[in-house]
Amino acid sequence: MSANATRSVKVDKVDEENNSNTEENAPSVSALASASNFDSGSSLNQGEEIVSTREDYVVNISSSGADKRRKSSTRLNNSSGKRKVKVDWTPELHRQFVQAVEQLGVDKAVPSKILELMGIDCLTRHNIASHLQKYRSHRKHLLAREAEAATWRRRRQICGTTGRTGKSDVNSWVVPTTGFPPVTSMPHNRPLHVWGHPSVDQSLAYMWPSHLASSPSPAWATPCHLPPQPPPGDPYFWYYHHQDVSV
DNA sequence: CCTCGAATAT
DNA sequence: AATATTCGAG
Repeated sequence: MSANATRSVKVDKVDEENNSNTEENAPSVSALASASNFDSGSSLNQGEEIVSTREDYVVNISSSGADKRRKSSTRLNNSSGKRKVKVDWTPELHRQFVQAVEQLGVDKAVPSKILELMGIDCLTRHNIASHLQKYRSHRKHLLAREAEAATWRRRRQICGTTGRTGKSDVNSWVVPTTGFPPVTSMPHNRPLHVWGHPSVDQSLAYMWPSHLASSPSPAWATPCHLPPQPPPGDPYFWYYHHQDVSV
């Protein structure tokens, strides 16, 4: 008899030094991560660690993560050996990021400059670069959307067409030079608008008034000091994190 | 060698 | 989806 089938057993090799997590876990972080669990343990995390920018708390929720980190020779070990954790871009942090980008100019903003302007020692250039990439991506989409909408509006004005907004497929990498691009998508779904550009899209106009330079938050002076982030409870926390507290 | 940007991976 | 990591060009 031949041998049976394949054995895809994956061996988790956990080499590298083990970090000693003697510190107490931060319940707040885990709570944040698992805000509300509808189904029991479905897709909570893929073995990633979450860190709160406010501190170097590391929460290891899943131990099935292949922990592999290379130690560069000239690399300072972060206080308490914090390994590589995903940076949690809190709204506050994002705000600082956006401000830095705006200050530098959207076109001139480079990770290193942004990093300096933000003054967050906890972040690395790569962190900024990654976030910046996403930021640009989102902004591009928003601008494109706006432009397309404007175009359609013009066409509608000129043609007075009823604008059949039937939902059609979008194989339109081709620009709507002619014809009517059907409301591509996004029927009534509003994605996180945290990415927006204050100059474009009214939904994003809520950003900072402008003279917020003297923000009462000394957090800018300190590297990793973010005000306590209360449990959002509602997802809208992300949608409207501006200072507009009044209803 | 370092930085940036895009692509790719987790 | 959000970040991290990798890859190639300056």
